[in-house]
Amino acid sequence: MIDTKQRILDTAERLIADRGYAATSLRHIIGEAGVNLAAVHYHFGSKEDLLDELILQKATGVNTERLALLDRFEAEAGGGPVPVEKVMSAFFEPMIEVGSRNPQFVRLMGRMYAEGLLAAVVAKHFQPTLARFLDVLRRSLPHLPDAELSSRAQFMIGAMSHAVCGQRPFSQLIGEPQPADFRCTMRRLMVFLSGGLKAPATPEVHQ
Amino acid sequence: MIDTKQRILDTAERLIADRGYAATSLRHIIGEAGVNLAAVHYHFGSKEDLLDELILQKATGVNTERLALLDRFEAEAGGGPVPVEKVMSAFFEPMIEVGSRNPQFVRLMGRMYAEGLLAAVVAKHFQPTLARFLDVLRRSLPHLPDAELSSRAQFMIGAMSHAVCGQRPFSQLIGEPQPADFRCTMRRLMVFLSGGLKAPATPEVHQ
DNA sequence: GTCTATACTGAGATAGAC
DNA sequence: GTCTATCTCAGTATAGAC
Repeated sequence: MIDTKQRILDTAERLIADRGYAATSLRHIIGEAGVNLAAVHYHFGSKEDLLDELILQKATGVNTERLALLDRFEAEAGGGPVPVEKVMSAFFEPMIEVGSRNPQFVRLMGRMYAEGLLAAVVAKHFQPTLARFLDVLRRSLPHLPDAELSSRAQFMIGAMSHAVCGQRPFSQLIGEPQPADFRCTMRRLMVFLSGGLKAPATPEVHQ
Repeated sequence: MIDTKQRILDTAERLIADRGYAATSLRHIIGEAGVNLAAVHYHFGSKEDLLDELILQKATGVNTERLALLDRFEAEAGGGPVPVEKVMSAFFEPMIEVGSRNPQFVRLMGRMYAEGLLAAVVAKHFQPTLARFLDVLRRSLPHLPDAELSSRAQFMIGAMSHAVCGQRPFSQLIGEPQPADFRCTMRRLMVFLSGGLKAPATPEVHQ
């Protein structure tokens, strides 16, 4: 065998992107990859760790690009706040770029979100990136209390997760005329999130 | 046994709200409920159908209340467009009300979203409600093309899903000082979504 | 119509031989 | 590094008692 580990990774990526994580059994993966079941546990430890390595390989490049763009926009702002639209751009454009070149990446990410695998596997790969973006956003939106900014970051992540998700459960319900392409959806998302982030702070109510 | 079916439902609700759907085995449920394994399949057919009935019981009341509120706001508008904030209010206030009285309902819904069980089980219970809200929103936001409104509805659902999710994977990453209470989070969500929905239409780019 | 006992299939994980 | 054999536990299906 040339490279058992990489063959497992490649096959897993394809099958999980197509069918989802839960629906893709290790026995299915090893069958198509032509390797032994125990080899998966030898190289990765568990099915979840296999997914973890897959995400790591795919997400690292995007996050590096995001941080580089954010650095550039911050330098351009010369110490002042970075406009919200620029922050959104730094976050989403690298994703659009990769997604347009490699649709499988988008489908895989969508699967992760759709199956709720963020908490255990995905979150840690995005932690440093998100923390950095939050720091920049805090200065772009000085009218927002910290707690409200945190909430809005959650909303942002949720909207993105759902938008990236390939199999959108409400698509036909909402009457989407045709499956909009990824780039178009992401641009709409950036506009939507910019509008939401710039909304006035929620008034405190005591009732 | 007094009522086997309801005991199964009650125990399942509690366990799934606490541990999640995938992590709650039927054998765990029947152990705590004191019933036989096959009784579950007799009454519900499958584990997924059990979940389906659970969601149905919980969601019907909320959706009825939502539609009633929307009807009232539409009547108040007297044929004109209903303000976006009113539409958000009709959608979220019934949820806030139920969630404040019965926190377990919120945790269960959060689990559904977190585990990506919308597509198969949850979506159909919300379909008529969502379609109705979309129709009203379309007239509240006449500057938006239909395709863009559909996208924004997706973003809205995604943001809500993630916000309702009890175990928020990015909470500590983002540095949320303390677990904000449900009512407060939902009010922030309404403000955020109103801002996003009212954003200008995304300019068409051809590149 | 309700429920019990039991068996079946497929999943992920593991120990140990080579 | 790799593979065979096996373990445990999951959801499911069925036969039959009451």
